[in-house]
Amino acid sequence: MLGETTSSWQDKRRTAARTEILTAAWAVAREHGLAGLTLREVAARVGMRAPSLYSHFASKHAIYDAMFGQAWTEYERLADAAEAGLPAAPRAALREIARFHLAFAVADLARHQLMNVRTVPDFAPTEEGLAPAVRVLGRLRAHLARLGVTGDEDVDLFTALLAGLVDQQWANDPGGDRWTRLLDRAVDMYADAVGIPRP
Amino acid sequence: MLGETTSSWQDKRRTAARTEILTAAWAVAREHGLAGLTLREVAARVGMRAPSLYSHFASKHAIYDAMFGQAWTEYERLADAAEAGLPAAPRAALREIARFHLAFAVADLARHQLMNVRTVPDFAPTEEGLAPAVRVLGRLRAHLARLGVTGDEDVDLFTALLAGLVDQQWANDPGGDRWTRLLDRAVDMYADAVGIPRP
DNA sequence: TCGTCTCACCTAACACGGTTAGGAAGCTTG
DNA sequence: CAAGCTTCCTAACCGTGTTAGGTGAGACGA
Repeated sequence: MLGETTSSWQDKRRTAARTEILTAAWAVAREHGLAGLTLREVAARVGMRAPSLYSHFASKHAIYDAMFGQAWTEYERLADAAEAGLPAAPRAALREIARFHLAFAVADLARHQLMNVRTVPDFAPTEEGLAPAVRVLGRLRAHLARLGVTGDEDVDLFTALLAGLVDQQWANDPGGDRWTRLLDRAVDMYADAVGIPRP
Repeated sequence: MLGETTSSWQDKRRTAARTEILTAAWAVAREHGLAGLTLREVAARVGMRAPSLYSHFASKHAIYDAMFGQAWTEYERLADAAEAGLPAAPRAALREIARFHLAFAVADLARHQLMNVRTVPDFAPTEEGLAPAVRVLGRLRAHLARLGVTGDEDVDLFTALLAGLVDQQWANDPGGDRWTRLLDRAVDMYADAVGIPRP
């Protein structure tokens, strides 16, 4: 009872500190790049010294892992919100799904690298951090199935197509739209290939 | 005269040392990952101490840069060799080009990361290292043009498609063929979209 | 042939990264 | 009020890339 409310207070304090650290970590990652993230810098922004972060995270990788989970959770949240407005027409729906993905991936390099690219050496997300990511992929599968795309290989081809556009965009024209503007053509190309009827 | 032969000897000695260092660097990169490459480890393999490497390379990035150039030069060389055997049929030729690219990209993770992914923080190839890469891209453009693909956007779409297959393959099924085996379907999909006639 | 010079190598050391050890202060709990 | 847990601190370690400065072997001119 009293112990419960107390420990809940402490928990709140703890999670507040964690989110504060993570917010600072995101800021540093955006400013200095994901690999330029430094425990000393993060700590300084929350008024601590680097070793104190170990009271809240087991390691730097644990911070990356939490950020990874946050990013995919945010993706999931926005995708949920966007789901309501999905067009009825199959191609239009597919286009909207692709557009949403590209917009999210292109909006923030550090986030994109963390979510999709193996930029950080030896970093692999834990199951817990990975959970929202697999949920998102499951949701994509469900959407595609509703559009008539059921084969695993068809899904893989779609993800490859999106990944390619995003990666080329970041690699060769960051901030521009040289590849993202190919989205409509790419989606039509794919829709034709997997037999989604034209409008 | 004598001075010339002498300096040529020294040059030979210098380039020999450079290639020896680069060979060791490749070995380390393949064993410990590209980011796990350490000057001390590289130096140890050529019987030196780390600071001595600075007699041959200005920095670790310079080593990465030289490796980058080597990798793309090797790509160019193999592509040259494969060019003779390109099929006459447009789709078959396109398929062969794609197959070659995927095979090369999937054969060596460290090399792929160095060539295509921004794995190493703050590393950007110099013009000299970049030269073979732009030559390869130019050759791809020429090939595609010969197949009737002339639009810049069509070329970009092709590179995105290949990049997507490679990246998904490395990210989600390293060593397997879950995405590389989609190559034929991807090429047909693309060929249909850009109007390369079916056989 | 002999001094001199160059240059590839060495050791020592610095700055900066993640991480650990161990201690001090404050809040919760009895 | 005493005890304990938690959170922060400082000091330090180890491994990075990199720089400073020295040493010795071979090349060159006298």
